[in-house]
Amino acid sequence: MNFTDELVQWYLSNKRDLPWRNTTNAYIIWLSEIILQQTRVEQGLPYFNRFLEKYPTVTDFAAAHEDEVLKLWQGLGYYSRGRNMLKTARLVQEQYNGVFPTSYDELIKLKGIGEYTAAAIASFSANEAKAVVDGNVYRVLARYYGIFEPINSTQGKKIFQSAASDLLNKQNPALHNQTMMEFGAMLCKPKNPACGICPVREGCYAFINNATTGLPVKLNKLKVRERFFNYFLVTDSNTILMNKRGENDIWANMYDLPMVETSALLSIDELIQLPEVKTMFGNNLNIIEDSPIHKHILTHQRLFVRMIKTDNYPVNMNENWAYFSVENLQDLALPRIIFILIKNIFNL
DNA sequence: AATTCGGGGAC
DNA sequence: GTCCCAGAATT
Repeated sequence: MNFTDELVQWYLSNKRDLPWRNTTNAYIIWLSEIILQQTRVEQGLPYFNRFLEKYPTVTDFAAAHEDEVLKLWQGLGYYSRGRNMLKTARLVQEQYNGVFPTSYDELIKLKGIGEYTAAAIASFSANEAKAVVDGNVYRVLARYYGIFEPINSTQGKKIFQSAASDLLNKQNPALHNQTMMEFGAMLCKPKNPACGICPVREGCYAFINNATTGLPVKLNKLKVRERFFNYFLVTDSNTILMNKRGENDIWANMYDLPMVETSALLSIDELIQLPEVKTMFGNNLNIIEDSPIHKHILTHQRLFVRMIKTDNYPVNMNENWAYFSVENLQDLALPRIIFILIKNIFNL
């Protein structure tokens, strides 16, 4: 048997039973693929179930409000996925009469759908002959064929896309694509791949040359920025002052608290002398409580977050601020760190 | 071509 | 701590 036939045999007897594999409904497959972008199956699965229950069809999704979608997305990260899903659902409802497209060329035009996701939906829903190239496929191809071009360079992406397309089984693209990804996820793992039980190791460059650790090659140019968020908790235990974030920064359109960002970690005394703080609260800020600094790690940012409780009320209201009753907090989409900071206070 | 979008789990 | 996950959009 050749390389891919061996992998298909492995797949048929080792695959996980995942709900989105039991359908050709393009809407359901779209839902799963967006949720699984840069997200492990175990983390995305409960979100997939909740979204499908709440929005059984794309028509239901299109009728949702953005705040509601973001709330359902809370905790999953990369929140633009949720906002783009709503845009796409509404466009499909309007332009496609609620029938989700299944062709690669139509899918690739939609917000939140790139080359990988278009190929995935087209192949899984309609068996269109497009090869998926995700992190798993990069790894399997790099190791088996000994491809050393970096997977995140422009040249590398072309080479891997081309190799994947050449390898694609055009008789059954869906089965082929599922196989490549499942094999990468379950056996040809990033660390400690299970070469001992690998059905194709005899032909694998990386196994033969003991090179699995170094493949695939990836250029690492990750810059991490440090930021210091000083939040103010303004509450009478029945209401709380919340801030709706803007479009540009992290956590777009989600809710946090009134805040002053500083370029360094300041003492509480230094902080209350800042002009921004004085503008918000006047000259006499009364501090009830100053939380420990919470370190929150994102992909490109390290956040140092503190929460200061005060019994003052702002002397100037920001247009993005509003008081919410504490019962309504459960309806707001909160970034993970904000949720952690206030959940014990209000028994969320 | 480079950067920026989260959060969690494995090591 | 590091790496990476069924990547895409923006600059």
